[in-house]
Amino acid sequence: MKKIVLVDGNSIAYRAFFALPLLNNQKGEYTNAVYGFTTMLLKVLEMENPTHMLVAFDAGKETFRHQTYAAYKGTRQKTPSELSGQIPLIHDVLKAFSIPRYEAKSYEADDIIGTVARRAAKEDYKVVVVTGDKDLLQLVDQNIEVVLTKKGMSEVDRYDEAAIHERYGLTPTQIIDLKGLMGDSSDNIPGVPGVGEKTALKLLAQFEDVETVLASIDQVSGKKLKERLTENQEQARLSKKLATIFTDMPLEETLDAFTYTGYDEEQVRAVFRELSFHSLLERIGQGEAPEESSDFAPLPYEVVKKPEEKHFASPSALVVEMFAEHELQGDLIGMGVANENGRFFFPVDVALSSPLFQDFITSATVEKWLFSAKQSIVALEKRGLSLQGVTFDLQMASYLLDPSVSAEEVGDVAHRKEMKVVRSDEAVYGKGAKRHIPDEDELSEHVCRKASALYELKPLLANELAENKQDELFYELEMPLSLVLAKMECTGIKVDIAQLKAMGKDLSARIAVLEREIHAEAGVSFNINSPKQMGTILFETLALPPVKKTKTGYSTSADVLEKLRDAHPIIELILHYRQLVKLHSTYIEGLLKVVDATTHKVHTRFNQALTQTGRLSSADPNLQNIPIRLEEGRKIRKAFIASKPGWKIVAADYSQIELRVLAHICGDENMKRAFLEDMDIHTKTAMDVFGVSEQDVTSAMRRTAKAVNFGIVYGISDYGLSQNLGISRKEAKDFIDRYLVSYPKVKEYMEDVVTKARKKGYVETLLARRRYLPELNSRNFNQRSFAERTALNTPIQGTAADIIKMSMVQMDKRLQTSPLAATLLLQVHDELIFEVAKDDVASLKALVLEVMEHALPLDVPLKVDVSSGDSWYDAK
DNA sequence: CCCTACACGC
DNA sequence: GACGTACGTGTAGGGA
Repeated sequence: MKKIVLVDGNSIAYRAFFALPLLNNQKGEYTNAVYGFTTMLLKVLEMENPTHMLVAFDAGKETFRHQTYAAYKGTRQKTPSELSGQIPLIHDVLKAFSIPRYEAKSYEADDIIGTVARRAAKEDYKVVVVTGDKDLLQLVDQNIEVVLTKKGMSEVDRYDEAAIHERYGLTPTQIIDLKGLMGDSSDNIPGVPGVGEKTALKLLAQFEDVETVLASIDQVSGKKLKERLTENQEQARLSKKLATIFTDMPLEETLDAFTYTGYDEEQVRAVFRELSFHSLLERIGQGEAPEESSDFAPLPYEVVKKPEEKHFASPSALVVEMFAEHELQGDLIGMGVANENGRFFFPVDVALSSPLFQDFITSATVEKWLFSAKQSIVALEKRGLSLQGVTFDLQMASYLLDPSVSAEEVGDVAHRKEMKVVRSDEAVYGKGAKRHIPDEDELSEHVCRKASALYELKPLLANELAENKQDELFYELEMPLSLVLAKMECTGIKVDIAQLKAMGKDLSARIAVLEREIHAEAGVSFNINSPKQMGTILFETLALPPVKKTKTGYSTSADVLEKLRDAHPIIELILHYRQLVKLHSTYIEGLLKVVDATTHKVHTRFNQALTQTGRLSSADPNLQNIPIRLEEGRKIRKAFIASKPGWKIVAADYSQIELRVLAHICGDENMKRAFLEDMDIHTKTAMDVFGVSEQDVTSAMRRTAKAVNFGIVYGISDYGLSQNLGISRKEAKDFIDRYLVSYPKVKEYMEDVVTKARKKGYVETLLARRRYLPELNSRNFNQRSFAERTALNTPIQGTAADIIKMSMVQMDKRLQTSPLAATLLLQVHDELIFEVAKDDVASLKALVLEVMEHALPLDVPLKVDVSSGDSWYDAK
């Protein structure tokens, strides 16, 4: 049986555009409509398995309908440019799928579809029309079905004659009469004024079609309706005519011209790659994976047995290949170098035993370009080699150019630049249980391809940094910082294992007691760590009132439990249990797992190219979330001690750095004055928001004010604030409004920054760190609101990150040239942790204050609190 | 092996 | 008026 699928191109594109958020591909072109269109296409191909296929588009503006009725589609808004720009991309997709498209001057897509549908039906084809436009339902007959997309694009409704009758009580041809009576505002078809869908359906149920209705006006019930029908007879006839799809347009092609025999996977994959449709690439199957080396042009390289001068030209791209997730644990498995003389692979033993190679690594004057320099520095340091002369880090460059695209390996950057020369690590090494080191041929080629890509990509990204005016950020801040972080990671921080174990023992005992008590209260034994089981116990067995649901069941989160505190004694016990279990599993057991057994140190890894705001992150272990708020947890900090006898821990933290940055950026006089006079900012905010004097600020007011300040800094919404304070959203909004009245320039800044960001596409910090916010133009309220809050928040949080990073670089420099016996150990967003010889504590404190408070001069002073003690806990 | 829920910090 | 609401990392449970 022959089956033809007819797609209403414009309608589907239009629907997709409004159903999906504005996506873009790597080139910054919008692709949401293309994406939606393509997923629809794939679905249709899969479901219908057609022998013939055609996608129809509207051509030009004028159609024969305009000659009948000049105002046809007169009220329709101009197609947004974000959509019209995508139409050619949709054409590209169709071309790749080898699907014919059709457009004809002065006819609409509807007419093309109508004409082809009727002709095919006559020849006994099965016809399926795919559209978002209900008008096309009029085409349905025994051989013709219409598939209508629903709002979200993920679902469709399928109409045959029976389905139309069920939905409207009409035959397909009566759909035209329906339009004639009720009109269609989107096409500016008038219909009969005062007649909507309800009335029109009633009339048609009684009188069949428009002509019969008009001929029987006297039988119509309702005086007003009679009048309207009488007055608008001609308009009803015209409307019906306009709504009638033309099924007899001249068409030279025979149906054979629309034969569809399937698509060429390679072509489709190529266009998907072009459009960055990664999920769709996976969906159509891997086929010949794009990154298989057979796809690439051959790349000459040499496996070096005897290193020579020519292998080490300056500059060189250097790849220190490791087989590990973490730089501190894994084995080196090879070295790759690319430079003007070619590409070279060095087996590890060749490299490490060669004085020439060692000189290359340690020479500060031989320029080296790397991907994630810190990782290589740490790995080589562990083998006693001090990597010097690193002038470019490709990963860092990629991150600064656009922090939202994660580049985990050279191949990711190469791929973005359409440079198809390097395979992904996963393709070479495999993943999970199958991960392995390949034979030397494959390994050496992979490493050389990485080095080669690195060598070629460096100038491209260096250029982009310069164009963005991000050179200084890159060369003066992030590059030097990566060396400081490498040092910090290698140094590590000493942990008192005995102390941790003692705390663990105590916790285990108390957890066991709580566990028994909870089971006793519940009346049954269950796994308290399972939210699912706990939900059943609390809200079914004990029949407590459920407060909130998650998508898998009842929520048992702390804020829910807080609300149930008085309802049952078990709640208190559970909250306490959760607190202790968290401490035990994450902070005692978790930490003990990663402590070096011989040095008793933990070596966190700072990720310098990850967060969207410019902050660092810390992992294995994460030392940026060690408890502090509750005393119970804070005691964990007692286990972090200086690594040498007689040394102390010094902690220096910026006080209110984000709000100070905000005061500087927006220039609000009231806020600036608060900092210039060194007031307690939360009290000051409470005074302003509540309109009271300093002595009348209650602790509740201060708490509220603090939450509002917190909200400003983290860019939370009125809803978020209401959750934080346990108040209504209206009250929260009220607080924010009063806040903005007190600090008018903050309000101005909020509006300004969003407008500017919408225009430029990104926001930036004082040091030109960028974050792109394409969602500012989203029609999805949530996405747009989120982007707006981000636009306001990122320059604040990002600038604060810039400042503390500058402090770190400067502190490192000062410590190198000073006689102080002190080392920088950690950074926790607004805080630096050092260890220092006892006698140097005072001098270090003075130096830290001087450096941190003047790291970047603002219109308000930066304030730093410093303290010291035997442990991190005591430095408070 | 991946997802979800939860909880810790800033 | 609804919409689901900072950024990270780590642990445990639970279903494939």
